[in-house]
Amino acid sequence: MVDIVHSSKRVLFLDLVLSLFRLNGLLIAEGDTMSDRMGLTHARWKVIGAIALSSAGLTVPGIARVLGQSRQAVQRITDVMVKDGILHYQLNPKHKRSALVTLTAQGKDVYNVLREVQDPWAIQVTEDIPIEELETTLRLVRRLIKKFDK
Amino acid sequence: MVDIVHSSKRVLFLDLVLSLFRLNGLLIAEGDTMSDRMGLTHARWKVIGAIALSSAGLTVPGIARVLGQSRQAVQRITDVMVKDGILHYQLNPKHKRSALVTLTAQGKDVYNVLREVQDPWAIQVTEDIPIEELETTLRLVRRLIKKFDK
DNA sequence: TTATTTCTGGCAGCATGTTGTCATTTATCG
DNA sequence: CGATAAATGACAACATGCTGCCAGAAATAA
Repeated sequence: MVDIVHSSKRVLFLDLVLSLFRLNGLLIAEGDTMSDRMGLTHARWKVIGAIALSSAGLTVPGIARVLGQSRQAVQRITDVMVKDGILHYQLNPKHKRSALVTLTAQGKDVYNVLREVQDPWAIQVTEDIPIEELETTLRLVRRLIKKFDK
Repeated sequence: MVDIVHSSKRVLFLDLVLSLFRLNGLLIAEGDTMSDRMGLTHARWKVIGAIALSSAGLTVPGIARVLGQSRQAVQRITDVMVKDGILHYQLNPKHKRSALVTLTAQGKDVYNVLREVQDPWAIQVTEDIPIEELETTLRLVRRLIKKFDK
C-alpha cells in the first residue's frame, strides 16, 4: 500500500516536473512577446522587475541572488542595459567595487509600459482560475524552492 | 470590489510566475546533479525520457513537439547523443527523410540508471507533500499550458 | 493528378545560462 | 591587528535555447 502511494506520487511529481519545464518555456515566450514592443527580452524584464521591486538598491550579485541565477549571467545583461540607457551603475557607499544598479528615467518609463501590458495579461490569464488554486500552487512551488535552494 | 479581487489575483499570479522561473532553474540544477554520474545533462535526459515514454517511436520534430522546444534544439542534442552511442537513427518506414530516434542498448542502460536515481529522489521530495496539492498544482499548470500553447 | 502548403534537415547567427579561473576587495575570525 | 575566508568583477569556454533561411520530401487541397 505504501508502495502504491509512493508510486503514484512519484509519477505525479515527475509529470509535474516535466509540465513545469514546458510551462517555463511558454511563459518565457509570453514574456518575450509582451516586452517585444519596448525592445526587451524576458531576461531583461526579469532584471528590471527585480530592481523595481527593491527599495534599498541592488548590486549585480544581489540581483543574481534574487533571481536565482549566476552573477555572471546578470552582469552580462546589466552591462548591455547600461549601454542601452535603461540602467545606471551608481557608486555604492557601502562597497568600493560593487556598484548599485538603478533604473534611469528611460528605464522607469520602460518599467511603466511593461506593467501596462503585464497587468492586463495577468488578469486575463487568471480570469477563470480560483484564487485558492493559485494560492495552493504558489505555496507548493515555494515549498519546493526551499527544498532545493541551499 | 472586483478591482480588489483582480488586484490580488494579479499580484499572486505574477509572484507565481517569478517563483516558477526560480523553481525551473533549481530543478534543472537538481537534474544536472542527478544525471552527472552517467554523463548526462538535463537537456539530454529530457530527450531520453521522451523517447523512453513513447511506444510508437519518435522523430526529431516529434520529440520537439513533446518537449515544447524547437526541432533545431532537439536535433543538435540528438546528433551529439548518437555520436556518443546513446541514441540511434533508425530508418522510418513512414518517412524517407525523417528517421526514428531510438535508444541503443547503452541508452537503455543509461535510462535504467537514471530511473534508479530519479525515483528515490521523487519519492523523497514529495514525502511531506499531500497528494491533493500535487494534483491541484499539476491541474493548474496544465491549464496554463493549454492557455499559452497555441 | 497537379498545385499548394506543410514538414523536415541542415546551416547560421544570436541570446541566455552555466561553470571555472584569477586578481582584488571586503568581511570575518583568532 | 593580522590571517583567512568570502564576495566581486572580468574574462573564457561551453551547453542550450531561439529565430531565420533554404532546398527537398510529404501531405493536402483543388
